[in-house]
Amino acid sequence: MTTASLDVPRIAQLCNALADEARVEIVARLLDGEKCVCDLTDALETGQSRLSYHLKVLKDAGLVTDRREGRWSYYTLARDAFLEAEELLSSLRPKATRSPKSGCC
Amino acid sequence: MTTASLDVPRIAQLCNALADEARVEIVARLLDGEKCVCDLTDALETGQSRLSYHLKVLKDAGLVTDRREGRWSYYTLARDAFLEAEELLSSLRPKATRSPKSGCC
DNA sequence: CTGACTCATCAACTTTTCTTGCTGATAAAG
DNA sequence: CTTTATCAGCAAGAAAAGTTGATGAGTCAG
Repeated sequence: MTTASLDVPRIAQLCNALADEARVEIVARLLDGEKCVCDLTDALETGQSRLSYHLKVLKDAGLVTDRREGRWSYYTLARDAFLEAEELLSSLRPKATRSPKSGCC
Repeated sequence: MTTASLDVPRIAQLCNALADEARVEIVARLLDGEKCVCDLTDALETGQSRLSYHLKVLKDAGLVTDRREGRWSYYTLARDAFLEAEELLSSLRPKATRSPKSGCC
């Protein structure tokens, strides 16, 4: 472990942002690049308000960034946050299978 | 991508299981091997009922397995599930930073 | 058998999250 | 200026998740 390890609140926050299918869908749609909200509304066949809410959750967790251009808002995946998530998750990975060897309580 | 890619419901399920700090704490405690419920109750200073609930969530997601021995229940991290999680998460990682190049709506 | 102990599960309750319709800000086009 | 479009944010209700205390099943020792 070099830098980050077992940042419990951050792990929970990142996972929480990806704990809803709607949001994972959004991320999936953003995989092939930046999209505006109306694109996503069409693609996911959902209400604009609902989408806006989930985008906010993702944004608060740092997983996406937004950009205004005219009347459109463009959303992009934040690569760093995903790398961070992978790192944090790997810090939770058990080393190897353990033999039952404990005396308890 | 070899096998698994973009299993949206499964990603949401795994992330959901790790979306609560209490559960991440549990995982952290299990990192150095199998523990019985009473160990965890002591370590996390929480009610047994609450702990049991969170263990069930982790178990339902496949992240831990349990084993009965006498009156004790031992919980262990399920290595496979964590590897699966890492794989799924990496399937969401954006390739590279994208240039704004879209015509919208 | 009795009593002490571990633990899962249940029901009731509180808290949080999600959804939906609506409003208003901003921007462009006519 | 008026209209139309995109989008964020609010408020209210519905739904889901989490907490707590109690109950009971199973285990073991005396």
